[in-house]
Amino acid sequence: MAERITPRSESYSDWYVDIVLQAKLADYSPVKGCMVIRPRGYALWEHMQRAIDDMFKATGHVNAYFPLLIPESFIQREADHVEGFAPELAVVTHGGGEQLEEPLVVRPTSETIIWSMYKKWIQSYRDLPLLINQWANVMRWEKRTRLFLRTTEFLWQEGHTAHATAEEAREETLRMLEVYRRFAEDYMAMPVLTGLKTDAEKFAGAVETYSIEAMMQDRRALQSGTSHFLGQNFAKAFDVTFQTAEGSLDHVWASSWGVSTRLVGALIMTHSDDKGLVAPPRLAPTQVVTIPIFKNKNKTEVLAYADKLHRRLAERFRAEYDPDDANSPGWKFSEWEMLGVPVRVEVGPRDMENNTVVLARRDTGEKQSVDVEEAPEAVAALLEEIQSSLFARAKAFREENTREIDDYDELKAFFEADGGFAIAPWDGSPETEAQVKEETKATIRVLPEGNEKQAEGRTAIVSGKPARHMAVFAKAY
RNA sequence: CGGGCUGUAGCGCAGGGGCUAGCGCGCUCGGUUCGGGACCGAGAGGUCGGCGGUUCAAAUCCGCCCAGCCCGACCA
Repeated sequence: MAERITPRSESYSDWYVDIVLQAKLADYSPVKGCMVIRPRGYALWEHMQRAIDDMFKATGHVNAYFPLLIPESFIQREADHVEGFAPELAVVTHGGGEQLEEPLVVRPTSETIIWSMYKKWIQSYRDLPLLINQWANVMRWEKRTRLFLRTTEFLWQEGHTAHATAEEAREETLRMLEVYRRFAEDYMAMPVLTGLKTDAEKFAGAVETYSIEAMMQDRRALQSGTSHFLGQNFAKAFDVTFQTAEGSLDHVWASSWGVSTRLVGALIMTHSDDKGLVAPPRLAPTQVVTIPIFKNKNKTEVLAYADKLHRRLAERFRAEYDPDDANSPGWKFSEWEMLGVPVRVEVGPRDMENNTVVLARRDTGEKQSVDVEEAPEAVAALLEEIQSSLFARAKAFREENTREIDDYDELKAFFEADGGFAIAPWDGSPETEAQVKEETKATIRVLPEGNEKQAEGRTAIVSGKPARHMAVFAKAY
């Protein structure tokens, strides 16, 4: 079969690529590392965008748009920022047939251009807080790319906020981390761990970076969103000051936070199976597909029955209808399963006689027969049920593959075997972190909230010193 | 950016200096089918990844480049 999906057991990476291509989510472009997001993939992103954007608005943020091109000198203003991004910048050197006086960088992120503008817009504490988000594309010249997970150009949102105090900026950082957690769990049905990144893993230019981390089906961690407390780093680099109520002059405090089209990759790897994409109902491009099953002699009647049902469903759901007589029902079942549609409605002569329809759920394959009049209600209930059961299943999987490990040999063995998330006492030193990475390929994904307390009285792996943190180790994407 | 594998019709592949480049699936048209990837008949579809070289002759041999996948070093 030409359209076979490589089973996960055979090759997890091939499986992932097969799903992306065959569920028509994206395709390769002629330019290395770039991809075309196809309508079904883009629909997933649009539904994500809508939900996240609503959450931003509900927390007082407004959208704006800053330009793609940034003067090269801007990137160089903040020392860590330059160092972090220099190797992955795309630079425009020519325009209008002439060499530019100053090269322009294609934004890898927009802190610098945004803070250059904030300098103009902020004078007084009355101008604060400034809570701006933008939806944009960015470009990072990655060495090794993977569809959705790491592409040269990707779509994301980046929030950039300015505050009068460090406390406020910190609160904002954590508030947005929590927004991401809620989005991941409520919409993507993807359980995530939240916590602080170590210095080795934090964003170039941040004082502190927090992230949400999800476990994929191959037990590797995927960083799915980040929120940074920037301190006064960019305010100082761009000299953004404000006058306080008391009349003194102070640098502004900042946060920035983002999620990207990488979330589409996260969604795929969290739920899908060997038959194709499994999309959580709240984000699925199509939520319910109606497939009529007819013979030539009853075609007209069945199509009328199915079409009427489809139209009722379309009033409430993102619904599609597949009456094509070129393919058999069985073929359509497989096809729509590959595309990840959560609920399939089958209607044939037998259903017509009994005034029923058959509902099949994508996640388990289970079928049930329901009264045709109650079909929309039943579909609604089933979508809810699938949404929560996907979350429960993903969470159970993560828990089964999460272990608390005190002993370094055991940690090594853990990552030599199936791996997963290992929660281990850590002495807080970059050296031991690097050694673990060197010897196991696992890195510290996050330091969860309250981890310092849990580490009290314990002995750190590797060094044997008193532990300062309980760290979550995992192999990461 | 290093190591490995790959690139021939939309997809999966065969062919490996010589005459008109094949097969399966898909696609188009006509007909029969239809409750888990149906069938018959007729058709359309190829700069053999690109550029250059060797040769009377290159999909085939050689060089360079491009792209994809895997494994490493760097990253959302």
